[in-house]
Amino acid sequence: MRLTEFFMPTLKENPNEAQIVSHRFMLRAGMIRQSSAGIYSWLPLGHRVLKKIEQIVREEQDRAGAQELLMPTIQPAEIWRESGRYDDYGKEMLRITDRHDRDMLYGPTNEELITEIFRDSVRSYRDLPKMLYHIQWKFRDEVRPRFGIMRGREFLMKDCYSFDLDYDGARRAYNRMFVAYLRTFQRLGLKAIPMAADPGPIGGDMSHEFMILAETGESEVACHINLLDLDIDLMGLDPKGDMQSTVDSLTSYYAATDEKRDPAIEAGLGDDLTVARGIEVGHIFYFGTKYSVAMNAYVNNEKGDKVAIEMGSYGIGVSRLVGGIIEASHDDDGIIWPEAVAPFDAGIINLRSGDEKCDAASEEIYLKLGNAGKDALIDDRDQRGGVKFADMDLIGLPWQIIVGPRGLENGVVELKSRASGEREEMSIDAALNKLTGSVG
RNA sequence: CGGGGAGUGGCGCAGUCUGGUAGCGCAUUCGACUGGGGGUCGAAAGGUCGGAGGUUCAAAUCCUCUCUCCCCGACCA
Repeated sequence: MRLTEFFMPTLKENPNEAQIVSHRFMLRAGMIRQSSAGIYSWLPLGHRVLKKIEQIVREEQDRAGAQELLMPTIQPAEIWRESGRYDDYGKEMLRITDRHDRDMLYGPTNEELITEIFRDSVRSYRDLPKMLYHIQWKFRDEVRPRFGIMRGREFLMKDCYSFDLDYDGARRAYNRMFVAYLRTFQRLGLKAIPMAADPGPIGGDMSHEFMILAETGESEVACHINLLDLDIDLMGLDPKGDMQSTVDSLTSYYAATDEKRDPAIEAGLGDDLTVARGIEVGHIFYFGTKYSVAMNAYVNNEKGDKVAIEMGSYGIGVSRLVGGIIEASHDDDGIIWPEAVAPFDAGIINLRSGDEKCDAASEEIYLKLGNAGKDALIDDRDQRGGVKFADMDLIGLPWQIIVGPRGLENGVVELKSRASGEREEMSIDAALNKLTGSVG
């Protein structure tokens, strides 16, 4: 992509409404624009990141054995009356009336809808287990949206639902998602810590929130320091296994969100305790037969008995992750994208657009990177170096290739790592080689 | 929903107390010079001062109502 053609309206100054880092950088880098409180448009740069995160989440869901479907954003009130949540949900639910005066709503979550779909089609234990997920926009009419995309009213979420015949099956599904989440966050370049969360009315130990630690986190969390550097080989695990030992080893350490913290345990941990602020990026929980009973979702088991389906739900805040990653990875100059989610693999800074040699060298690098399957953004604007450096640092691409007349005289360009700030002079071929793993 | 703050060119702000017909920086357009970390000079374009009503010879400025946004708290993926 050429910057002269790309729609990326960057801002030099901090917009007044943005207080936290991720919000400021997302606005300044031209990733998003606010439409109204808690509702945003995703501009091309932000949209690229969102899609990359979404794709990684999707791949790990598929790998865990879940199947993707897509449910609508608008739901009928009817099914929510059936589950009893229509009145419970309160003002956070955006209620709509259609032209026939039928009560509708913009879905804040999808338990009712998925349960309806499932119960209407499944009668036998032979159809279980199943895991179904979708990645869809949700709406919760928060009283006070804040932190930009991190706590908007409209947000993109992956939610998965598991259907099992019995508790053991539900536990297996839970474990699989538990591990899938760890893998997902690992691939996103994040350290997400699973923490015991409030399981709600069902009780038990099957409710975890996945938190990334950042100063701007919304709540205070605590965990054993070993969890901070735990290195488990998730990639080698059999995705179809029960994973109980992996989950056990991870949950053996103390880790608790705000409402689950235990002062007695924490006192006993002494120096092994870390207290920090956390951003919730995922939440998994088992809720048993809460919805299946309320909404009449039963199957016949092998003996012909009618049993309520055991369910669990598993959410990842996809749009929130964009902000979360920035909170966890930035410096004073801007964003520092992990390679897996960066909107482009590399940025090429042509320090003298219009200069024959600089243009030729920049174009060569751009084309060869493209041929090697690398997505590059080339700054071909007629701007001064300082402007280009600042914008490139702001948008945080992992690598910068700096092409200037001074270097070209000696046959070199500079390769800069955004994360470390290190710059190295080398030939064009060497730079290409380093970025693509083969000689351009 | 309680408490606080703010709406003035695209962005950041001054002007409001003490009414006199709108200004600064950045960005934008054109020209020239410049060229390795947000340049210089010259010219230009762009605002019914959130909206409605009122007071007044005269309102960004005073009064009333209203909308929106931000921050703290309660609440939440």
